[in-house]
Formats: sequence, C-alpha cells, structure tokens
Amino acid sequence: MTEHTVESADDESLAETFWAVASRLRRQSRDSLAPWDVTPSQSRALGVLARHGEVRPGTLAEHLRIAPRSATEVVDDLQTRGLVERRPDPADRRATLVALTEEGDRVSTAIRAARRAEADRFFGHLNDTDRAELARILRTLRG
Amino acid sequence: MTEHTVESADDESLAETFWAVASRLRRQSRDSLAPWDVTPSQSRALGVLARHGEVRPGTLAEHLRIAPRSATEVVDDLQTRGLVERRPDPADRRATLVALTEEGDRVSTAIRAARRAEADRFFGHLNDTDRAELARILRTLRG
DNA sequence: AATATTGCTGAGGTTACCTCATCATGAGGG
DNA sequence: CCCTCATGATGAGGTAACCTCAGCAATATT
Repeated sequence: MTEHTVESADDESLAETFWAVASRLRRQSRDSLAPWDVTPSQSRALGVLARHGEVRPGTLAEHLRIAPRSATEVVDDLQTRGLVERRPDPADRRATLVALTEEGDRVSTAIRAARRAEADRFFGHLNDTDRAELARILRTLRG
Repeated sequence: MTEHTVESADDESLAETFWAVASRLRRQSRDSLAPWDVTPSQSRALGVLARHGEVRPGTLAEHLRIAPRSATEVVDDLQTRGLVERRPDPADRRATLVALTEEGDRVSTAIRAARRAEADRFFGHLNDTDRAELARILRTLRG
C-alpha cells in the first residue's frame, strides 16, 4: 500500500544516513588536514582565495555562505598563521582585500592535493556510475 | 582520457556539493525544531530514548556516536527542560538510567512527526528512484 | 549638506563537541 | 577479605565554527 507521504518511514533514516556519512567525511577531512595545522573552515577559505585571487572579506563570506563577521574571523586566523595578508582596497577606503601570501599559496596547493586524495579515498569506494548519480542527486538537493 | 585518480577534478566538487546540501538540511532541521525549543542534538537524543526506552548515558553516547561526557551534557539540557529524568540503575549503583518524562514522550512524538514532514519537504523533491538510489549510495559510504 | 548605506570589526553568545582528572562502585585474584 | 584494576558518570576547562548587535569610517543618494 503506497503511502501519501513519500516513503515516510524511510525518509527519517535517509536523513540519518546522510548525517552518518557527513560525520565520517568530516572526521576524515579533519585528519587529512592535520599536517598543516589548518582547520576545515580555514581550508575552505584558502580554496576560495586560490580560485578567485584577492577578494574582500564580504565577498569571501558570500562564497563560504557565512556571515561577513565570520569571514573576518577566518581571515584573522589565516593571517596569524601567515597564510594570508590584508591590503587596502584602492577602490574603496572602507574595504580590505585579502590575498594569499606565498606560503599561503604553497599550503593551499598542497591541501588541494591532499583533499583530492581524501576524496578519492572516500568516494572512491563508489563506482563511476554511482559517483555520477550521487553528484547529480546532490545537486538537485542543493537547491 | 581516463584519469588514474577517480575523476579527481569532480571529487572535490562532489564533497563541496555534499557539504552544501548538508548545510541546507541542517538549517531546515533547525527551523523545523524551533517550535519546541529543542536543538538538533537534543532531538537526536530524544529519538534514541523513544526507540530504546531508558538507557545509561554511556549507552546513549554510543548510539549518538559521541563521547560519554558529551552525552552527560545533552542529558543535563534535556533534564533542565523537563523532557528527561535520571533515576538510579538498580543493577549498578554507579550507573544512572535516563528516561523520557511524560512531556518528553509527547514532545519526542511531535518532533518525530515534524522531522518526517521536514524530510518530505527536503527529499520530496526527488522521485522515488532517486531517493532509493541516494539511500543506497549513502549506506555504502557510511561504512 | 544631510542622510542612508556599505564594509569591516569589537564584544559577547551559542552549539556541539572534545580531553583529562576525579570519585564512587564493581569485579576478579590471591 | 583485601587489593588492584576496570567502569560509569561527571567537574573543569578547551575548541571550532558559527551567530547577532553595535559602532565607526567611508561612500552613495537625495
């Protein structure tokens, strides 16, 4: 007998399974970043900077989908570690531009390789078809 | 030309997409729990208690996959809200049993319904096939 | 020129975890 | 029976990754 609510009994466990996977992935991410003493959120910010070059904190926040204030925080941490520097935005004296330092560039490159290896380890258990399916379905859900 | 590392260029974005979805789901979860002033981690604990009846904090921790100390904390919060009570374990005077109060039972039932509705809203965008595929693939990854 | 908006950051808070140390109780060996 | 070791819970204290709200400076609007 088909239910009115879409497979309700299973949806709860679908969410649960999703979170179980998330937690595994999170742990593994954390571990694979350990060599650089960089947290996941810092590494995400490094990724944005590597892809977009210098950006304002506010823009960084948009890319990371976090509040501007939170981006300031991540930038602070990265600056303390010498991976990033702030310079005045010549176009607007209120604004700051955040850019990778040379070391930030080196580290972010290394991390990108490590993340790739980590993703291979994690998603590599799946065959090509399943991986493609997963990507497609997740993109649907991302909204 | 097929790569040696499994679709490396896409795996990074697969992880990214995964996290984007996770973040959306987390926000929605939080919102759907708002009426009861219960946090997601508290609701997870309520779920375990509803399913397993009274358990020790340590057992609860295992089900939630968190450290025993952290379970103590969740129980504290739930007890403060009157949703849970601690009673001595008659079988071991070191131990405590955590059980839902009547209100805890009511709330956990209501939350279960809300979570179901929420999952419908979230995963309901998918057709039956995709939802089954997603469940299957995630179970593979859960390990 | 006056007002509103924008960009950043200080202050302070929250959630959900963690480890380590402590204390009581329980279990097994001699 | 006592001694040692293991176990169950919790106090103390810490962390990451967010958040809001308030305030200041600079720019944009009217």
